[in-house]
Amino acid sequence: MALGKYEPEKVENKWQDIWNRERAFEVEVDRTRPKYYVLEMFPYPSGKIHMGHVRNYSIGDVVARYKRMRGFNVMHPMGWDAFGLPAENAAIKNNTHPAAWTYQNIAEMRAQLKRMGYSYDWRRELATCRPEYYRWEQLFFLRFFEKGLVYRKKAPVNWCPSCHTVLANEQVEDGLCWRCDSTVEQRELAQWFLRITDYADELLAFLDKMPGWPERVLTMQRNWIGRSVGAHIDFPIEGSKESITVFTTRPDTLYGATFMSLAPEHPLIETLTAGRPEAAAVREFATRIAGMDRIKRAADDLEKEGVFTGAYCVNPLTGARMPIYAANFVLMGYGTGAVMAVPAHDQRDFEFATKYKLPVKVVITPEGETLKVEDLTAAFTDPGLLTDSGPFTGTPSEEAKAAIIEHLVDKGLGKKAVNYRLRDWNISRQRFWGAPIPIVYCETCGAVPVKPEDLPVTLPEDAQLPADGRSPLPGLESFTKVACPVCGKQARRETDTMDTFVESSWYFLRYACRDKTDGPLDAEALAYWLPVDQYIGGIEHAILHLLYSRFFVKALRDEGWHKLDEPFHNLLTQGMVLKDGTKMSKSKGNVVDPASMIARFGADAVRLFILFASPPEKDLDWSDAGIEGAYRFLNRLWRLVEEFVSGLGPVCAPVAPCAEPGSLALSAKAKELRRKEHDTVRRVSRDIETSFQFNTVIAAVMELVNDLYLTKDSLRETEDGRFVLSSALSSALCVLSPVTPHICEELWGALGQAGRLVDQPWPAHSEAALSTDEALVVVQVNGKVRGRMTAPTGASTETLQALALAAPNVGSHVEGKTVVKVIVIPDKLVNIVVR
RNA sequence: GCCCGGGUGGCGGAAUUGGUAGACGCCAGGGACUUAAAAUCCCUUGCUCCUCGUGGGUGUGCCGGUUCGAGUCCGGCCCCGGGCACCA
Repeated sequence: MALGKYEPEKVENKWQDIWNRERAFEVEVDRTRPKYYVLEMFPYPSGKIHMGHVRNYSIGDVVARYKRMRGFNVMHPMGWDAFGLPAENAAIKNNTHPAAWTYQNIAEMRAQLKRMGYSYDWRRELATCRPEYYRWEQLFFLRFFEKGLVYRKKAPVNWCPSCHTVLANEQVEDGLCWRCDSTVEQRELAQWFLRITDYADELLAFLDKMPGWPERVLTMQRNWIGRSVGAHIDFPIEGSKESITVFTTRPDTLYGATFMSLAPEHPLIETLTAGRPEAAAVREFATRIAGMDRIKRAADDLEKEGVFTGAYCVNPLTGARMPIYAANFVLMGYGTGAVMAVPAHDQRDFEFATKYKLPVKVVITPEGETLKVEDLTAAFTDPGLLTDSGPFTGTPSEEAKAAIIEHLVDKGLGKKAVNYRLRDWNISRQRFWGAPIPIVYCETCGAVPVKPEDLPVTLPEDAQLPADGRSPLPGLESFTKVACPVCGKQARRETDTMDTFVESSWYFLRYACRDKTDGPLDAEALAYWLPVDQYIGGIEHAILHLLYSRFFVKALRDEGWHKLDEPFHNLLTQGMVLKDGTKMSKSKGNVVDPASMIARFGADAVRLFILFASPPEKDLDWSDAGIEGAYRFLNRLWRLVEEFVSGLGPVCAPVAPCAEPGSLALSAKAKELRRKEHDTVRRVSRDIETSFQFNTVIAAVMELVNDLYLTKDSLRETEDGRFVLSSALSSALCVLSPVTPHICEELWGALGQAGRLVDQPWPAHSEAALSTDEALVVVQVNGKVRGRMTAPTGASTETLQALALAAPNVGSHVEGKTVVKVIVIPDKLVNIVVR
């Protein structure tokens, strides 16, 4: 049989058709088999797939195909994160509807993914913009509303003037919109929030039980949640019944609090200054600071600045009068927006006190030292012993924290408190192309939830999008005019839609429930398939998507939808695909289009290169020479099989991977190739299993192929040689098949092997086949390599020592010196130490 | 500033528990085949010195340490990437 020329497109189309026809990757719940859920982050359907997708999905596909061969019931789904702003912009530009643009892109990208030969169960495909999907999200919203997990409040929110919408805190990076890099403004708006902070403790605690996630991501989530333990302490305001509550992590320094700093936005500022001569200056200051943009206000070189309000409060323990300041460095969004200032032990307070000549009082000293106020050049922030602190003087500061809180509790002046950096998740978006929030505003009944039986609230399909980018929904009477679900009077529908991160917070659950049409989730299917065993995606979602999803899963669990605590057991964050050392971008003109590479070299070569060039976690620099090398290797493999089947065909029946030779006696050369074959299987299995190091997996197979080239001409002469050649070739195809499935499947068939390669079990190497009669032993003198020798495997220390001393080139380094000692590592190394 | 990663040939990258540094690929050079070229197959390839060998020296960011032996372990630096950052 002649194979002819390697034509990737032909081979790849053929096998994709066959897998499709034979439903090779469609799976169902099967409790008799262990399951494995491999998931890659689903793409936004922007038009075409890019190299980042190719990398992400190729990694996932190797895992899926490998686990399949290992006997797992593998679920490997794909879908579309289909709501989002680009669809609106494109619709405006092309005078079409976002849905039309989105569905067209999905069709194009689906075809591209199919062209890559990924082993998806396409029946599970979903698009989040379909009412069949988002209707369930609206149902979740109603349940959360009922429970109080979603609420509406007027709050200062992040506004992107270019996207015409608000953003969650997680979506603001350095004061800029994560999507368009515009400077984010602060606006006061009524918005819907999800109480993610209710889960802050659990979200944090579970991070310690997630060894399958990269440490980096865990750290980023810990930082983002930002739990700190301290106290709320009340400071009575002089001449008022009210008091100011502060949050502090340093209750031990309370005796040193000498003034009070409030955020310029603090609600008490107005009342404190009312009728005072300072009022005008304070208002002017507060307005100026509040009006500053985020970046400027957060800059590290921003000078501390403040104004005296004219009012005083009282230190609850010392009774000292503390002037109340409005200060630019105090944030309304953290703690209570009020800070007890302890200038001796907080650097910011120290700088502020120095600038405004406020009193400084030392209350903590390093052990065995005294600290004088006049000697301080910076705040002393380390732990130490309390001084000048009434009954607590002499107590170690760490102990004093609890003791002082206890004291405050007794007197009703404060309590222990935990504070988080994490804020509730603002999910309202003033956009059109998103899931409508199922709420109706009635003049008499207020914000009323839509009745569950009236779901879904669907997006109008005939909406014309205004050219200025604003949502058309508020102006669409057909959408907004609705009867109040409670009183029936005319009311107005909510026109905000949900953040698209809500859709991506549960899509991985829905994949497992594709048959469920009368509800969002099928608890039994979830119990079998979830959690996701291996999740793969970009590090850019370390906080956003990965934190929201964790929260959403917990919230759904507590609503009784399933019993899962965490959605993603193992997480792999793959690196970026670069070109010439930088991110690919249209403006730099360095974009490599996967489609053109597939057309030139085929999907297998693209998969091979992208997996070979770098380990998955690292960034990968696209190289045109590299992909040619990958293509060259596939041709080399092809020709090897071609030569094998045309030259040895009649005399050599196909042999299974890692076949046992039985009574067949193997020559030394045949044994050597067999050893290489088994070692390759061993290395490939280990590298996939322990670390997904596909680059070394491929290198190992390349080595085996190189060896096959070097030995084939002599081994083909004998029966044992042909046997070993056939086995080795089968093994090579078998273990390479998750990486380049099409060519391997074709060559497997060409060898005359029965069945589909895709259904083969993963080969198992035999330890016996790895053993050798002779070992290469390195001879060192004083740690430097001076020679190499072969010695019988298992040779004794004495034998190796003698052989080493007699080895060529060793004598001259030992001659005239005293051998002090000899270190022998059996079968490996002899180190002769001389003086 | 704090917290994570990471520094290995011309390049991408390998190196189980400390045991031959540079696997595999790219690039480059040489040979075979060919009328020729392409393709292919084979070989060489860290740097350096010489007497060209089974040779010597040197080499994994820098300095030091532990060890018979360090890319790997320890201490101290330098550089690069990422995250967080007036968070009270």
